[in-house]
Amino acid sequence: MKNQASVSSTMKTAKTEQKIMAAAIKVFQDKGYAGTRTRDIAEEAGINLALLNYYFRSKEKLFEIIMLQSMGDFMQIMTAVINNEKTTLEQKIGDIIEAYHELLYDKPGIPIFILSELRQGNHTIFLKATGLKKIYQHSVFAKQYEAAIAKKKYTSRPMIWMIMNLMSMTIFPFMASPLLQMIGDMNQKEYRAFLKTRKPLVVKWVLQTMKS
Amino acid sequence: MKNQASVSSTMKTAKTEQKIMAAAIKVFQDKGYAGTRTRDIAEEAGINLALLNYYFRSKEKLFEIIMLQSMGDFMQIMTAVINNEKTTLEQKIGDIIEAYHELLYDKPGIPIFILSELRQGNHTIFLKATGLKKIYQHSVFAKQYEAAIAKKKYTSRPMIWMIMNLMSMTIFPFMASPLLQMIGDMNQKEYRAFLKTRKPLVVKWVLQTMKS
DNA sequence: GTCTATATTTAGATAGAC
DNA sequence: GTCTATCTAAATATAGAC
Repeated sequence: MKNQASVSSTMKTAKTEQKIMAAAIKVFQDKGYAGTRTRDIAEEAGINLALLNYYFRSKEKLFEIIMLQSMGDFMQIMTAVINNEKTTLEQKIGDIIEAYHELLYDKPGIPIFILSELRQGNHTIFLKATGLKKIYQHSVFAKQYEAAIAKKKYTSRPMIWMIMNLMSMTIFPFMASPLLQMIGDMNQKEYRAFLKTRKPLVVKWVLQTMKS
Repeated sequence: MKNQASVSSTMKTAKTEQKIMAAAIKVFQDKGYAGTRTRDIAEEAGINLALLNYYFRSKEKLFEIIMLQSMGDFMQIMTAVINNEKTTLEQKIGDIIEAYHELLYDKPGIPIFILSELRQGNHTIFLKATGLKKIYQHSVFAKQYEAAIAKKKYTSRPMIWMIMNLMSMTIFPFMASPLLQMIGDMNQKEYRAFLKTRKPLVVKWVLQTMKS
């Protein structure tokens, strides 16, 4: 009987905690840290404001958790693909682009969220981001890249050249979607279809930039 | 005597007003609307908080002015180059990339500022951005693009395809500079030199994407 | 764990002296 | 025009009942 109550209580806790976090992700990514009111998160989660502080103690603590998670979502895409022993360099490039499209299709607000908080000098995220360098430089991906360069398959340049082009062409169209929709005179549905059509070409273009 | 006093007073006004605006641009672009405290702007301008309200009446009014100006800086680059009767399509592409580099070298915070405020549903900027579509579609640039397509010089696609690649490869590296600096293991000076070296290649790459 | 009511802190805006 | 001091509104965080 005690166990059952305990379990039930635990489940309820987990569920509420998750509801708050889900709401926090949405609101923080939408409005940024400063623009978010804890009341909005509480309302979005369908709970009371006091309860939010009961679970997470403060806005800042909650934010750190969300920030790390968002950063994780973003980085995990690379790290998962990048060390796959079974794919070629070119396949990996395609896989990364595919994975970013998948993520950003659902959460287009993540890049601006991360980059604007990072620019404002957020500590938490800075530390997390620091790890990126090592992840890249010790990856299967890096080895394959070096090997391809050695074979003169691609122009000899540091890997950042390619990473930059890949990320630019993949991520920017999601970040700037309101602006680009206006310029291109498309509604949201049309725009998304357009990005989907464009996706395989991005892979091709990135490979082209490595050759010239 | 009255005139002299009047002139002196006017000059003083203009100077203070400019100081406040310069400070506002810096702080707003750095921290966004919600993250900015009017006290910070006042301090940055070296004046008192009350004076800010004396000149601009409210935070929101001041913000609108800054927002329109930032947006203007950003759009003007395109609009100036885009209707030049004396340059070819390819030269225009080079000129746009050059002009963005010039702007973003000084004010790398502009794109995130505009895009994050736009995403949050800012009214002022939305209206301003709406004009973009017409600017593009009635430009000399657009006519040259259509002509080149008609001559089968480039793959037949709406102009937004090219605009997107150009903006992505040019603007994103500035937006994501903190992140890309870490990945590429560069300090700020090295990173800037890198972007400068890369600039002519961006022109080439954009033209390539139009051919395949 | 969850709520209502309230205390506390922060930030925008104004009054009034100089 | 410019400042100091203050008012007011908004938002975070907590106390205490259920």
